[in-house]
Amino acid sequence: MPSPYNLDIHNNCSECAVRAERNFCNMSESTVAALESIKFTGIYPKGSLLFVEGEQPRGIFILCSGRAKLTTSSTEGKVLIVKIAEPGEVLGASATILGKPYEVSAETIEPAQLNFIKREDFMKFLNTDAEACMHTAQQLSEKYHAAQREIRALGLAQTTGEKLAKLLLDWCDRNGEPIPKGIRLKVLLTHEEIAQMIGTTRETVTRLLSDFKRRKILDVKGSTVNVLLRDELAKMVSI
Amino acid sequence: MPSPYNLDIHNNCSECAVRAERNFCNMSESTVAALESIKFTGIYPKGSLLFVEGEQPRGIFILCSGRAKLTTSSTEGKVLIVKIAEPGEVLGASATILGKPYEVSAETIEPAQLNFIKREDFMKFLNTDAEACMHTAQQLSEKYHAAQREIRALGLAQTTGEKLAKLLLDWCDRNGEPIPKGIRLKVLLTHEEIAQMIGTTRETVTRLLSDFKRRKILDVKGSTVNVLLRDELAKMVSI
DNA sequence: ATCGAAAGGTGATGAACATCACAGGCGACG
DNA sequence: CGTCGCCTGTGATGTTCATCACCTTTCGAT
Repeated sequence: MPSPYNLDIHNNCSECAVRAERNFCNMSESTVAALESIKFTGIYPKGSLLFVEGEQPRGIFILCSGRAKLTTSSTEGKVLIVKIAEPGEVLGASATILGKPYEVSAETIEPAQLNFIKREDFMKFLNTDAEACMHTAQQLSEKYHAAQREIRALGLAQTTGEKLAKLLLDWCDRNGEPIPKGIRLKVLLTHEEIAQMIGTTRETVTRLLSDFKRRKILDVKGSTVNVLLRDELAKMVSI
Repeated sequence: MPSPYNLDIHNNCSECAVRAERNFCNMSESTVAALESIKFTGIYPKGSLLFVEGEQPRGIFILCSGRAKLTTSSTEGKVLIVKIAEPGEVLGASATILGKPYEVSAETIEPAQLNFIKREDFMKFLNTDAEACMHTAQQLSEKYHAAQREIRALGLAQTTGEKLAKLLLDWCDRNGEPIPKGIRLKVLLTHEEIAQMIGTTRETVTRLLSDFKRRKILDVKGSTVNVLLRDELAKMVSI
């Protein structure tokens, strides 16, 4: 039976094929069993809002497959994409642990499978299972690390060009697939969204990308970006 | 016997007078005893480097008294002050847990008392004591929250004036003491350091502060800043 | 195949801010 | 009490980027 949205569904955590590669889920059998007993698995279409900045924490989401964007926005309506969350990440854990409002909004940008755990169940889980607590601490540490990188990029970059170059380099390292002429990237974001990731405007992103193309650093075909001169990008970043 | 630097020294965690108000340290007797057996207490003068960005994690520091600035810097030498850590905070935990290099540098800006715990001991402590692990997860959640706020401030502020206004408002909420005419702040940072906190230059901070003074929003005498029109500041921030 | 909405591209313009340069103030300390 | 070093204040200048305006292209739905 084909699953909705062409997703690989992992209904059953204990038999989940990819569990071993997932930092958080890679736990002992008994702990996974405990997790399994409190989770609610759901399949979400692209564009689903998991939670909204400022909302009281209902619980956490474990991103099994698909990706989600974490955003924050100003009262003026300006939006900043804080992070693109990848499979294996836990969303909403810090707010849930502190009992303070979610500090970002989370929205799927692809069809996604998520396991939801209610706040009360999650807290009980953490308090009774040392391994779960330890894995959560690791997960939080990684989140903090990523946030720190974001702060560096936003606060230390001298120009917008540098920020964009840095973003492209990050994508090369994370999702790039090597091709003869350089590195191939699948960019599923619009210029608008890229602008929201580096805190600038759509027009500026368009202009910078045109500039990079003109300088033969990039080569863009639809949503495929070939990074031809990675070194040129690296030369532009001082962070 | 007067202690060095006029610090209140808390050599003994179990008898520490302020423990109850400290999120991390506020643990059961037995857990505190375990912590006590692995900690090394030290008194540090102003300007001590606790750890440096990029260094392999040696362990964590618990800030008992005094404050420390957490900084990150670009290869160009530009410095960003990520956070001013207050007493009760744990420094270096995420790097220590992940075994990845410290992501920021930490330097005391006042004489400070710190408890150091070696990485190995800390990890053993977390793995064997559920309460310690839980408190660490809380601490990490708070750090992540603070980082998220920083990201918002850096990424969403429209102007530098807005960032400075936001910083002043934060200080009002955190350290402000009400006086008849408004709120009194003790600012122990130079314009240069304030600039490093909001990602701008020293001159711009000087000019903005002059502007605020001209508009009767502030009133500065040495390191004392009186916020006379808090509302005016609030009007300037959209984040 | 067509239509409408969303995304991409580009010019003109002005505001905000970095940068450079230098002057004045203020405290630390011999 | 002078002087040295750090901090603050301020002008002139140029760059970067946001903003607005408008057009073209692409894509998805029907």
